[in-house]
Amino acid sequence: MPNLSNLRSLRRVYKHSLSSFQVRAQNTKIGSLGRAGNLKAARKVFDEMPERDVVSWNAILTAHWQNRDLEGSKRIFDSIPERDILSWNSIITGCIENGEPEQAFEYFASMPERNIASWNAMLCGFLRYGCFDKAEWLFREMPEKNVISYTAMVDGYMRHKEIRKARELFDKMPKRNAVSWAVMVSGYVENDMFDDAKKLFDLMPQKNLLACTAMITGYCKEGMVAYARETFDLIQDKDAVSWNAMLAGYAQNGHCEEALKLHIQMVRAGVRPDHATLISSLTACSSLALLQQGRITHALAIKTMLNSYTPLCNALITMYSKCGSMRDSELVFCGIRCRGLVSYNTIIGAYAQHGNYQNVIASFEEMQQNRIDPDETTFLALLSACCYVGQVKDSLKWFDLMVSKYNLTPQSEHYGCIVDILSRSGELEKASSYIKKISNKAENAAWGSLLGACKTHSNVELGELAANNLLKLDSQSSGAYVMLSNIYASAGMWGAVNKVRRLMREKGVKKLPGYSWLEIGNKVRWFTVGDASHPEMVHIVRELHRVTLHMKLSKEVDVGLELD
DNA sequence: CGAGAGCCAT
Repeated sequence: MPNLSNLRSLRRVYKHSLSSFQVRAQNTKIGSLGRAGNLKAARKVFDEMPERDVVSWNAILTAHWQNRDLEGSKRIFDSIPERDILSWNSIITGCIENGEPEQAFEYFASMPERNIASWNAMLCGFLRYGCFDKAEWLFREMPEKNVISYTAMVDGYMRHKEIRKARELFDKMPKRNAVSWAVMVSGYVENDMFDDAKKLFDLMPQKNLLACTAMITGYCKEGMVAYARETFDLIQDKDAVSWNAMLAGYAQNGHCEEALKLHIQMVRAGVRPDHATLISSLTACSSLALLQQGRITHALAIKTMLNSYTPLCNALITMYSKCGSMRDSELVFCGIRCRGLVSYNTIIGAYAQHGNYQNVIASFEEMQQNRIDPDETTFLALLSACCYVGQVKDSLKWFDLMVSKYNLTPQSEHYGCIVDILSRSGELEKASSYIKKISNKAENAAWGSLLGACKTHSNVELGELAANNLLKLDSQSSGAYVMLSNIYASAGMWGAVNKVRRLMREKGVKKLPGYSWLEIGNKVRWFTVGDASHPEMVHIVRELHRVTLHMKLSKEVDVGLELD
């Protein structure tokens, strides 16, 4: 026979657990709304709660800084009735995420007690903002360390190019997990130490998804796409990031059809393409100048609402520009809400490629009005614009501005551009004097521009110098031989021409014909020099004559085109 | 429960 008072207490317990269950459900809701970027909705749930626990307060606190409202978080923090360690940890992480590491440390220092997560959060904060001494100090002071503390520190060293220190600490770690190994492998890859990455990768007891992905990137950086594919095929459960790594590898190494195929295979495998997938596909479309495919990718971006993502817009601008549709590039550029440095660099580069110098300058000025400081890439785009339109004077002016006003250091690419500009305008001596400032990596292209210009401006002496230097770097460079023999030919030095031809035969150097292609309607047409296989060749030649005559009659342009 | 990681734009 149940007694009444027992029943009452049972009911009380039941009622209590029901309400705590409801509170917990609301807390979860605040958390997920906050993460989804809907601070307003999260706030509404919080405000309408009849009772709250400390978890509710922590959830709304986190929701605020996750949506870029750190000040809101601070106010909430101050009004929490009973703070726990997680409230402190959350406000610390919030400060770090929103660019206030000093503020984070103030909270950290005044905490009544800390757990390992507090120490780790602060450690990551210092590492992210490059406060290296403070991070090392904190790492020493930590009462206990776990695999996360060690891994974070190793990663921090790698990101700051302290590779030796990273390895030392990695070797000292009491325990390693999948992330620790991945951090080391990707650290080596990031720092162009492929051999070390490979060695470590081979040492791994179990090759995990993360490390394999890092290794794919490593192989692709070295141009070893086939090995990257082998590693890719090893992965059992491929996720979006690993697909993206392989796809990007193909696109960056010129295997663009393969990249686009992989995009389709990824979808078939049931993995959803994300922004990184679309960006790499767009890169592939740009290289192949596939406008239709590029438009399809643009449509996919709109469908998945990724078209408001600035990096994707920048990729779209490049794609449209390289596919010849500058109008679409402009449309995408105008649609970007927050135009940053990269967006301006991209549109300037696009105008440069199209030889629209006026818009290059206009975009540069607009950029300055928006208080965005140009960087090395901006000036490379400006210089390449000068190159396309033959602005010798302006190019030197930009070069000077870059150094004197913005304190930027010109790189090989900048000097290479100057060499190209001076070469094209016939200032061959000046051009060759700039080549000394160029690193081996870019030297090839610079000698190439000089050599080309020596042909146009009939300079045998410098042409020989350029060709010799080019052949020193690449003895199989067919272009160097052909160009040199052309220089001799136009100077009437037939003996020398024959000598070069003989040398070519002896060394087994073959000139592969260059070819190009363009997309008309839905078809890709490709063509090469001397190709007369087209069924409508007669009409094509007639039309070319008509166009050439038209250009010649127009006094403004001297195209230098000769048709027989 | 929390804190570390791999892919992507000029």
